[in-house]
Amino acid sequence: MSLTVELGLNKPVTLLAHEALLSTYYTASNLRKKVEHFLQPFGLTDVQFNLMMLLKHQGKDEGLTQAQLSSMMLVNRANITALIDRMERAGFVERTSSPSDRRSNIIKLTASGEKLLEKIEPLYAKEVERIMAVLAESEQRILIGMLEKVRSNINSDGE
Amino acid sequence: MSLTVELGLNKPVTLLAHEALLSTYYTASNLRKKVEHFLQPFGLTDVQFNLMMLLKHQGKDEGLTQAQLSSMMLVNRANITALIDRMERAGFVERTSSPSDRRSNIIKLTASGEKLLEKIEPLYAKEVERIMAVLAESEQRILIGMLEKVRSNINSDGE
DNA sequence: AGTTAATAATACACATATTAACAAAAATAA
DNA sequence: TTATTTTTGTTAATATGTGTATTATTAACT
Repeated sequence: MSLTVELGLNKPVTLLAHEALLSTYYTASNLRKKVEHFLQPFGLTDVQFNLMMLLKHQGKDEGLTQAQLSSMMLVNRANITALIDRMERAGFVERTSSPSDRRSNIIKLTASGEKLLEKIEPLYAKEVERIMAVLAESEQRILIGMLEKVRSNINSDGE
Repeated sequence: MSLTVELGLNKPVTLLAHEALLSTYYTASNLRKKVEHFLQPFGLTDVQFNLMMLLKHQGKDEGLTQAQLSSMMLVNRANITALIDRMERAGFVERTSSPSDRRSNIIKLTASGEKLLEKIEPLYAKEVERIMAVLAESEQRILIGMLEKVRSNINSDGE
C-alpha cells in the first residue's frame, strides 16, 4: 500500500526524493511502534532494549561508558543520564565509577537484566526476521547498501 | 561507511534482518537531524514544517482537522493539541471551530505561515534532492518499494 | 426518542530527544 | 609546570512521542 493511501493523503507526494525520505521516516516509525508493542509485556521500551543489547554484545564483561553508549545509540550524552537513571531504578543496569578515569561511569547489565534479555532476545530475533522476510536476503543487502549511501551523502557538503 | 564503523561498534551486527532494521532506524534518525539543522534558522522544527506542508498541499483552502493531521503524521491525536498550541503561539497556524462538527477544530496556515513556507519550500526540495541524488531515480523507486513491502508486513500477523 | 457507540479534542503522567550551561577530570600545549 | 582545551556526566528548558482518562458531540441501534 502506498504512502498516500496509508496516510490518507488527498494528493500523492510529488517529489520522488521527498517520497523516499518520507518512506524512510514512516517505515522507521512503524518498525519502532511494532518493537515497542512487542517489548511492552516485558516492561521495556525499545530504547532500553537497544541499550541492553549493546551492553551484552558490545560491552562484554567490561561494560560500556555513557559516552560509548551515546555514540552507539546516536543520541546526545545528556539523554543517557536520565535513561540510565530509569533503568537503574528498574534494576536492569548498574552504574560504577571507572577506576581508570574518574569522569566516567561504567554501565553493566545486572544479573536480572541479563536474565530478562536472554528470555527476550530469541523472540525478538524471530520477530525481526519475520518482518524482514518479505525481502529476500539479497534484497535486504541491497536495502542496507542504499541506506548506507544515503547516510554517507547527508553530511557530505550541505552542512 | 558501515553501521558498525559509524556507531563505533566493537563487533558487527550478526543478524541480517536486524541490520536492515537498524539501518532504517539510523538513516531516518540522520535524515531527521539533517532536516532539523536545515530548518533551525527559520525557527521551525521538522515536525512543524511537515505539518505546514500538509496544510498547504493536502488542506488546500479548507484546512485540516486535528484528527486528519494526526492520521497523516502518524502521531497520536494527543500530540497534535500541544503541537498546534505552540504553532498557534508562534503565529504559523490558526484554529477555527468547524461549523459542521462542533467537536472538530479546523487548522489553517496564517498568512505569515504561508509566506514563510513559500520561502523555505524550494530550498528544502533542493536539499532533499541533493541528499537522495546518491541514488538514481530507479534506485529510489526500488527503495520506496522495498520499504513499502516491509511496512506491509509489520502488522500482517505478528500482532 | 433514548440508550449506547464512536469520534474529537484535551489533560495528565511519563519516556525520549534536543541544545546550552556547568563542574570535574584528563589531555594537550606552551 | 602551568595554562588551555577537551572530554564526561549532569542539570535545566523545551519539543515531541506514548498511553490513558475525561468531556463534548455526533452517529448508530433498538
